Amino acid sequence: MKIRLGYVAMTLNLEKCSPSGTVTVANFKKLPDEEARMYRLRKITRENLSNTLRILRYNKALNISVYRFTSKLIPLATHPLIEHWDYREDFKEEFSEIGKFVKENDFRVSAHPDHYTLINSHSDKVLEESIKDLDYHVKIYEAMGLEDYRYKLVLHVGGLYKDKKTSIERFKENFVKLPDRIRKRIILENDDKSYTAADVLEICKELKIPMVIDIHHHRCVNHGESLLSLLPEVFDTWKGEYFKPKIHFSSPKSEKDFRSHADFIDIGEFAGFLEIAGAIGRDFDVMLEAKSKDSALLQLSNELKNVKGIRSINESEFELERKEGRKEAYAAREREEGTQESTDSSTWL
DNA sequence: TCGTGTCAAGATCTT
DNA sequence: AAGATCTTGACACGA
Repeated sequence: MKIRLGYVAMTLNLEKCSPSGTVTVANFKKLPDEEARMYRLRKITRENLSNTLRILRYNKALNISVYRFTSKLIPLATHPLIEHWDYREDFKEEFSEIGKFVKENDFRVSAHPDHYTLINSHSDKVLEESIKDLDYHVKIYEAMGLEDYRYKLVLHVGGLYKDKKTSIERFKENFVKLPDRIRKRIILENDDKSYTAADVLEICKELKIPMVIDIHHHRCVNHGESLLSLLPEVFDTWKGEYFKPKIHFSSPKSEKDFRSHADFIDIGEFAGFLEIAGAIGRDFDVMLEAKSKDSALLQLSNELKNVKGIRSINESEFELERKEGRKEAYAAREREEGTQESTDSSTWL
């Protein structure tokens, strides 16, 4: 079985290569006239797009084919201040060059609208803004010529609003009303506080949404469900999709600051996870959410070369020895322990 | 040049 | 009801 590693938005190994240059509203308003404002907007956009292409070329050189675009490609993209500006037309060539490169190299690219995008909000205003943000992300894909729904948007279920049950119902109601071009891009991830992997899995099964399980978030909040019991069903939600299932992985910053991401991936934790995944015996991709981005990927990649049962194919791809018989062993352990209310870190596997 | 506060955006916990 | 915190990279500003 094969796994691939990817990273988020930026590389630490290219000089002056941020794809997320910004223009703040305050700064934008300070500029003397329309010409100066458009000049600034276009300058930052041009840099963000060309840096994104540089990152993709760098990824290709390193055999890294899983990558998440920044959500900040177009400064102030969904802000009313720039509604009149057709950035897609303006940077047609640049967008299409990125998309062409993605397709030529069969990259798995994705995006993750940030936590202000809430489609289970009870506020019409917030819902409207959220749809606007989703629309922006889809427009970027479309401008790149990535019309195929295989290129996804990762979302969380949203807020609890003091009543999880009705908040989940509201998510479902609002989700099914979304236009195809948005709805068919959305995949769901468990968060670190409110919606557990089991919660999200249930929603995903009902609405036929592919699920991304975040292993770190699962450690932060769960009701004793083991990964081994969740993973096969989570992977099943990807049935019929072009790409293999994807998971998120990160290590906690510290015991005290558990929910925060550490700079690098703890090889012990990752190897432990692969033990479980090896028992399932299915290919999947791993999005690493470490503060040191691609440096963390490269470090993990190096360390994995020394782990027994793992064969390195290149910098970001590995072949795992199938752990025959393990599945039954873990299932037996689970039966013995039963399901328990616990967030004890020793039981997360 | 370096450190610090602020940034488009919401939710939730604390006071 | 108002304020702090969450989280994040980038930037503006001032020392």
